[in-house]
Amino acid sequence: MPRAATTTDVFNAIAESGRRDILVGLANGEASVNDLVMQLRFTQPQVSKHLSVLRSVGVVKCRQVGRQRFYRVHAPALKPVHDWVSGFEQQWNTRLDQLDDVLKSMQKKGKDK
Amino acid sequence: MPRAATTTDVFNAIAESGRRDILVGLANGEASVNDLVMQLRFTQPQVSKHLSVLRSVGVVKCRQVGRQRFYRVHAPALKPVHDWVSGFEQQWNTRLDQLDDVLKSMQKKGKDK
DNA sequence: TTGACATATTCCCATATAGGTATATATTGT
DNA sequence: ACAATATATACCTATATGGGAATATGTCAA
Repeated sequence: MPRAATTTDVFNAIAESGRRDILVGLANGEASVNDLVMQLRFTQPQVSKHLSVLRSVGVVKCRQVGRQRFYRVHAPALKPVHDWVSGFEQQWNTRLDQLDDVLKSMQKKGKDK
Repeated sequence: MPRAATTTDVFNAIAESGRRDILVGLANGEASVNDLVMQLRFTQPQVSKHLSVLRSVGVVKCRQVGRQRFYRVHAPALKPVHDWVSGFEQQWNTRLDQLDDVLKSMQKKGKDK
């Protein structure tokens, strides 16, 4: 079996760095396909195809004005990723806290030096 | 060009749902390969191969005891995902706030009914 | 209608899978 | 040394890519 389709879910959709670049490019608001082409130095078909994948998992929405289409991020579609990875957030915070404790104890011991 | 290797970065590594299942299986602490095999109903080579991918991007670490290897999550490796997706968190919170506003205004108008 | 522009789609190809099965490696106990 | 256990790896196959180029679709303007 090959890898799951990029359109399977948002995890697969954002696995490709180019698509993440596009989402970052849209982070500040709407942009047309050509805006992204010029900003990201991808070819136009590349951008269109990436946007198609992102659209199929609902992470971007599109508004048509004349011949242009303005894409924007639909952030709620990214929430599953945030929720999933947040389940592990406590663990790295814990580690940081532990590091913090270590640093504090080192500072205390520093006085003995 | 095919898709980027699953070992390219943590985004690609966690794109596969089976690997996310494994990480969840390790969320509560260490587990041996066989523990995961029994817990997740994957075959042993499947688990080993997934763990190999996860190990190559540093999201799991491994401790050997006799013939067993106990794997654990190394959460800091997931931080890039958390950081990246958190850049969009404000946007869905904003939307939720807007929804909140809408709901409040609806409640006010409800009194007119 | 015709042409120009913006975007989407199609076709081709090389490649990295993920699953299945079999086997290799490593470690322990006898 | 030998068997048993735990895990990793090798091999195979089908398939979903992502890039490039060409083309199709859709829209406006004259």
